[in-house]
Formats: sequence, C-alpha cells, structure tokens
Amino acid sequence: MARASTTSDAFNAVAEPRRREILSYLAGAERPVGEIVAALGLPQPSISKHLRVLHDVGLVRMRCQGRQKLYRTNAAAIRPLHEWAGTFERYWQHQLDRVKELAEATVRRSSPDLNSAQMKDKEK
Amino acid sequence: MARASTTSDAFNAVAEPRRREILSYLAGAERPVGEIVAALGLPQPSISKHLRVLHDVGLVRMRCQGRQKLYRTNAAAIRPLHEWAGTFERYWQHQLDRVKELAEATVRRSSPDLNSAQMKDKEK
DNA sequence: TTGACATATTCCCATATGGGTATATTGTTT
DNA sequence: AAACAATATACCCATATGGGAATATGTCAA
Repeated sequence: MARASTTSDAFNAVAEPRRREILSYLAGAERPVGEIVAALGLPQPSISKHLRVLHDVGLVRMRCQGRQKLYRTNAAAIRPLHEWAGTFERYWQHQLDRVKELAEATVRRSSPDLNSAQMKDKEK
Repeated sequence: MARASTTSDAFNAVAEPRRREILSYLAGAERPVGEIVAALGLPQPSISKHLRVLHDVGLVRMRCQGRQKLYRTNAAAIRPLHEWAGTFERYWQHQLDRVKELAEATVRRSSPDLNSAQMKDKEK
C-alpha cells in the first residue's frame, strides 16, 4: 500500500502549504474562487483542486451565489489539530524549564564580571 | 513537480498517523527503538524509517546508549503547529457563538411544552 | 439560443511515499 | 575473532500526489 490519501483527514489536508494559505485567506470572510486565484497567484484549476480537498475533509464550507461559489474556512475543523498539538504543551514547557535551569547553572558557574556583562546583553 | 517532501517540515511529518503515535509514545520519556516496535506493533524497519523522518524535521531527539539508540519527542518542534492552528481560534469561537445564538433563537420560537421536553432530553 | 463568465473535472506525467523483505552497520559479549 | 543483538538502509512495488494544459459544466446576459 501507499500513503494515506490526502482526503482522509485534516492533518493530511493541512500538510500542503498552499492549502494552509487558502485556509488563512478564507478564515475571515467567504470569497469566490476567482479572488482566491488572484490573491494567491496560482492557476485556477490548482485552486479548485485544493478547495476540493479542503471541502472533502470539512475544512471549508461552500455556498453558491449565482455563477460563483463562495468558500469560507470552517475553523471548527481545525480545532482537533490544535488540541492534538496542545497535548504536548506540558512537555515543551518542561523542556523550557530545563533549558532555563541549565542556563542559570551555567551563569552561576561563570565569573561575576562575565555574568553582569551577560545580564546587560539581555537587557537590551 | 510532485508533492512537497515529507522531510520538509513538521506539518508533513505529522500528517502520518503512525508518526503521531510515535510522537505521543515518546513524549514522556526516551525509549529504545525496540520498545517502540513492541508498543506500536509495526515492523522494525518501518519504525526506523518513521523515526528518521521525525528526526530530520527535528520532531524527535536521539541519543546513543551502548548498542541501542534512545529516542524522545522534541515537543518544542510541535509548538509552531499548535500556534498555527491557534490562529483560527477566534474564528471557531465566533462560529460557536453563532450556533449558540441560532439554537437559542430556535428554542424561543418553539412552544414552551416542546421546550421543556427538549431540556429534559439534554439533562440525561 | 448564443455567448461570455466562473468553476470544476479530466488526462498525463514526474515524483514522493509507505510497506515488505533482505541486508548492511555498529556495538557487545564470549 | 566470532556470534549475536539492536538499528538502519537498500531495493522493489503499488499508489497518491500536485502541476500543467485542455476541456467540461453550469449560470447569467443579450
């Protein structure tokens, strides 16, 4: 077998940089495809394809208005991603604490002169 | 051209479900490859390949200990992902507000009897 | 109805993937 | 040195991808 299809979940859909751009662009307001094309500077078929992927996984919503289709980011679908990443928050905080401790220990070990010099550096 | 390579950034690396599992498994403590293999029930070469991808993008750290290599999740590398997703937080909150308003409006429009019946439903 | 406009779909292609199996590599123990 | 343990690589394959170009579909206007 090959890789999981891109249409399977939000994680895969969001792995593509252009699609992230589209999501950001469509976050605040709905827009017709043409505007997205103009804004991102990609060929129209390419945008349509990305929109299809995003729509399939529920990351965007679509509404027809005359001959144009208005797309808009469905932010709620990004939430699971945010929550998954948030799972690691406590760990990266631990890491930061350790880095901090290490830095402080290093400072304590160095000479007072060098020490105050470093402090000055940090202040600016 | 084809898709962006998986080793390019954290977003791509994390798109693979198995790799997410590995990251979760290695979040709390460092483990030798063998344990990961046992824990996830995947063939060893497969695990090694995923670890390589994760290591290339900085999502895991590695340390040699005798003949085994200890891997551990580098949570800090997941942070950008969390922050990107967090960018949309205010939008999904708006959405929730709108859903809430809509629901309340609907309830106001329905009969008091039906209304209390629905409340009971929600309570169980 | 005939056009013009806005999007979507189809085809073809180069390439990256992940899985499986076999094998190489490196460190350890006897 | 030799056998062994723990990992990493190499290879092959089926498949999903994204891009580009051409074309289909659907909608409004004259």
